[in-house]
Amino acid sequence: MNKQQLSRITSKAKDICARSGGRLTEKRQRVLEILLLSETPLSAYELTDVYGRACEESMPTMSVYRILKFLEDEHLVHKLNSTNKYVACAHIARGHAHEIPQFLICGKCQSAKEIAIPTSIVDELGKLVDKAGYTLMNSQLELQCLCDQCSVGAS
Amino acid sequence: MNKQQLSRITSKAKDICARSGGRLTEKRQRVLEILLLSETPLSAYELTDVYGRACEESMPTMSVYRILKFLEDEHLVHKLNSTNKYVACAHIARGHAHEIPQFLICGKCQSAKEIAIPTSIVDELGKLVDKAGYTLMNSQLELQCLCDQCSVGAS
DNA sequence: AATAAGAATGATATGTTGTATCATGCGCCC
DNA sequence: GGGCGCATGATACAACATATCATTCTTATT
Repeated sequence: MNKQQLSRITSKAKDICARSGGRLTEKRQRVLEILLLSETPLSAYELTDVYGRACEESMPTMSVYRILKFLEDEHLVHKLNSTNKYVACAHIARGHAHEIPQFLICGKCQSAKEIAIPTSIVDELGKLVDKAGYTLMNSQLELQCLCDQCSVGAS
Repeated sequence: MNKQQLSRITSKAKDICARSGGRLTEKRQRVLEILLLSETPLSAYELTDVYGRACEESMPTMSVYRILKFLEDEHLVHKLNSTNKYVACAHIARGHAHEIPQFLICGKCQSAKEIAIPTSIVDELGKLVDKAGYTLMNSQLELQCLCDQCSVGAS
C-alpha cells in the first residue's frame, strides 16, 4: 500500500467517524495506519511496541485497547477472536458495507484475508442453526487455513 | 444426564484412550465428568474451582490445563476459541467419528451446542477458500447465536 | 480570550488465560 | 523391589484484558 492509498483510506475513515459523531484523532489514526500497513494481524501489545518504535513516543497499552475499541465500534478494525489479534477492515475505502466480516487465517505465516461469503452460504448456515433451536446472531467466521505461499514449501 | 449414561460414556472414553496408548486416570475422568455434566462450557480456572468443590481436594490449574490438553488430544474435549472455554465432545458415546466439530454458542446463557454441518456446506466453504488463494485446514466453526430459551424472553 | 463541560489519554492496579520448568509421586515391568 | 516412564504438584512468569481515577486536550459558550 502506498502513501496515496493510505491517505485516501484514512480520509475516508475520518468521514466515517465524523458521521457517527466520533473523531479520528492523530493517535487513533496512527493505530489504524499501523494495522493497515501490517502484513499480519497484531495483538494489542504488539501494536503498543510497533507504535512506540514508529512514533518515537510510547503509548500505554490501556490506551491501545481503548483506541482499538473505538475503531472496532466504527467498523474500521476487526478483532480475530481465535487469535486475539486485530486487523484493519479491508473495506474502508470502498463503500464499507458493514457486512459481517469473515477471515481466512494462515496457520503458518499468520496472514489474514478478509473475504465475503455469499449470502447463500450464510443463509444455509442460518437454517441449520434454526433447526438446532438457535438463532444466528453474528456470523463472523475465522477459518484456519494455509495460504498458497505457505502451501508451496510445505510437504 | 443420569449416572448410567455418564458411566457408559466414561467407559467408552476409557476405551478410546486405551486404543491410543493413553490412560483415563481418575483425575482425568473427573475433569471429563465435570464437563459432561456442565450446562455451559467452562474455562480452565472455572474447572479448577468446580473440581475443588466437587472432589473435596484441589488441583493446580496447571494440571487442569494438562488434563484438558490430554482430553483434547483424545478428541474427548473441544476448546471454544472464541470464548476460551472447554466442552465435552458430544459424540463420545456413539462412534465418535472425529469429525470437525461445529458449535452454536448462546450469547446470553452461554450454552453451547455441538452440531454437524453438512459436508455440502463445508465443501462450499472450501471452494470459496480455494478461490481466495488459501487452503482450508480446520473448519471448526463457532457461531454466535441465541438459543430458543433465551430468545423467548428477549425483545 | 476565559472558562466550563465533556472527550481523550495517561497512570496504576489488578483480573484472566496460558505456558515453562523443575520437583515429586505413582504404576508397571523385569 | 529397583528402576523407568508417565502423571501430577509447585512455582514462576508471560500474554491478554479490564477497572478506575487522574490529567490533558477540544470545543462550545460567553
